[in-house]
Amino acid sequence: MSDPIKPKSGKRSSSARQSAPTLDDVARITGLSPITISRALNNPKLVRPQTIEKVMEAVARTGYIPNMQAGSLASRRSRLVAAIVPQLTNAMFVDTVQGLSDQLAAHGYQLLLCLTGYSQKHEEELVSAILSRRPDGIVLTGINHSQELRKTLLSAAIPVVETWDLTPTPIDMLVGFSHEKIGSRIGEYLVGKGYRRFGFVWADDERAAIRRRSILDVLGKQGIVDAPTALVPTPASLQLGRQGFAELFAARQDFDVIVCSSDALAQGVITEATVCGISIPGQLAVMGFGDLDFSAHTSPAISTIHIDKRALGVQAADALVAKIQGQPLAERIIDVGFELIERETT
Amino acid sequence: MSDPIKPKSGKRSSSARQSAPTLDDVARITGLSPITISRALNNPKLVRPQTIEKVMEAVARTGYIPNMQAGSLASRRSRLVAAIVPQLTNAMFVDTVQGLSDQLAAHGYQLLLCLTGYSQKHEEELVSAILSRRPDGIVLTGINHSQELRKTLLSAAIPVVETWDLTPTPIDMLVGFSHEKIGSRIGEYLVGKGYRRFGFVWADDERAAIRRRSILDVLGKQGIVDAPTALVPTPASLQLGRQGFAELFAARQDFDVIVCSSDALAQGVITEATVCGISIPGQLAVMGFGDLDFSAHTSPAISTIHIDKRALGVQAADALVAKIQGQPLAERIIDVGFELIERETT
DNA sequence: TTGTAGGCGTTATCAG
DNA sequence: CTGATAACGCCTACAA
Repeated sequence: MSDPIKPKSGKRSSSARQSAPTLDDVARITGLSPITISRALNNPKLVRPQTIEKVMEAVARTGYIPNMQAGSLASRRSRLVAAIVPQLTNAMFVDTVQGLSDQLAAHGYQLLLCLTGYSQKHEEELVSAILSRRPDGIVLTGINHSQELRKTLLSAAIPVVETWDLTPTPIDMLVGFSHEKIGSRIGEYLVGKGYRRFGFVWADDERAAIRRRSILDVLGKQGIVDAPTALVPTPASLQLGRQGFAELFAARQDFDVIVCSSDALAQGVITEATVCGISIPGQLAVMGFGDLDFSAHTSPAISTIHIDKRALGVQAADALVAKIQGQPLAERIIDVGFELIERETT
Repeated sequence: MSDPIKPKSGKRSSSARQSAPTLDDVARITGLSPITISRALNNPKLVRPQTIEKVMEAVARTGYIPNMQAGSLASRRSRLVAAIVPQLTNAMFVDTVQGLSDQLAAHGYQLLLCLTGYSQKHEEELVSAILSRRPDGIVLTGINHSQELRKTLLSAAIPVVETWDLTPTPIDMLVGFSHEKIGSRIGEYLVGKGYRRFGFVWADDERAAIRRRSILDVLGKQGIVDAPTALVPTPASLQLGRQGFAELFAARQDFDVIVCSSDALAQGVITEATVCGISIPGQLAVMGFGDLDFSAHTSPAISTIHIDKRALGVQAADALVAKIQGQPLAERIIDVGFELIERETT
């Protein structure tokens, strides 16, 4: 009645090729208005059960699939959360991403996953690309972001969770743990066990560097200043652990402990040392980090730092969703902590 | 001039709180029309360099960030690709997802990642949720999808790539490899090496089951019919490998080869066997699958099936992007093949 | 090279 | 409980 040209076909032509059915199509079929269809689908409480039924039937019959782009545009909610992670091939992050994804899904959000390969410049470009999708929230890995990025994020006024590190001044929210404390703990633990001749097999990664510095601080106080390091690229792997240890061992044979920035490296160190006829922990101790899925079950089992990596992702999701939904936030900064687990290699 | 009510403020009120700047804002500032801004940003070839410069400056000054939801709605292109993967904690899929993400990014697409936890019902729901975002393409893991799902996907007329398996009748495109052939190859190889008393440590996973059946077929032809299996849940892990072997070994001690559905399990079998004082490969051979990052570097190194998991993701991305951009597709079905790698455990 | 008109499919707002 | 109207921010098609 409102369309003077094609009274029978509604707003769009119903001829020729059929594009995907829209809300209007369902409305026309049911004789209801589009907004009622929308409500039946998104806010059923506001609609009479009988009407809902009619709508559902028409939806099923037409194969109607809502267009969230249009919906998001109108409602300014995307139900999308973006996560920026250095790399997936690094076993460290996988559990967190899995936890994040699972928990977001439980809340009805989906995950846009972006991998930076540890490049900060890349991260900046990514965030621009991401923001153009108007996600409801963003998860960042680490706390060192360019000033540019902080500004962009702040002016976008979008909920942000930084992860995998700790700082009193996050951009917005934070779910992480202290690499400094972990370093101190490792240092004190190993010194306490009587180890004095340290070697490091260490990934070239910012956060790992903090842990190492912190260990060295402890060692320094004990007068231990000579602690050679074999630096390896990310992602850490068994192979790199072997190489790292071989490198250290070629230069010097009297280590009594090798500290590794990841359990994968520790596994490699153990392998290489064993191949060289060194018994562990008899002649050499090995300390890992991350408590990866194998660490408790290798032989010997790896002493390490346990972090609840999955919980980290889950809590990041919870914090984000709470903020998105305007719930009063319990805490802006969540320290998930860590635990030193003594197993057989120390 | 076209707005009789607020001639000076353009279409939207410019008062009070400032929402994010839009194309119209940039247009107003530069004195150009919105469409010119759009072109300067998305199709610079069509715009005079001088104009582009003016636009860029205004964009920088206002902090304008395009709204892809609006853009996608109008253009019917989302530059989004969705991938459905069973789980990330399964090391098998990580490389593929990484390759997929990297290659999509290289083409200007972003990745919506969905994890099903191996549930087919879940997959169906997921696809509906995914389609409502109008992705330009979808990547599926495996080839066994409900009829419902196939129908939905086909009627959505969206490019689809199935992966990690092979079939002559994919929904649309396929990048994978043959689990049957791999099974035969493993069986023939091990029989050829003279092994006769087989044990299996096997993940409870559909595709793994196909490989096992195929191995058993080969064994059957050799008159080998008794081959006990320890079934373990996914994701496979070193721990489960140990458990699986312990279970087999408790029932019977005369195996000469243990075949595993994943290198992680193989590593566990090796560990447990070694702990039990069994020498590998002297007394017992072990065969893995997947050629994970550690497999070549353990001691002994694991004989396994190599699949270029990253390339699988990269090629899936390429196939999808090619189809999205309307390029004539070289092949609908890509078999990335596999390679049996003989190392030290067999 | 730039601009005009109209629409993409949905939801907010206000009215009944 | 249901509906009319007007955005949401951008792009396609066509025109100048």
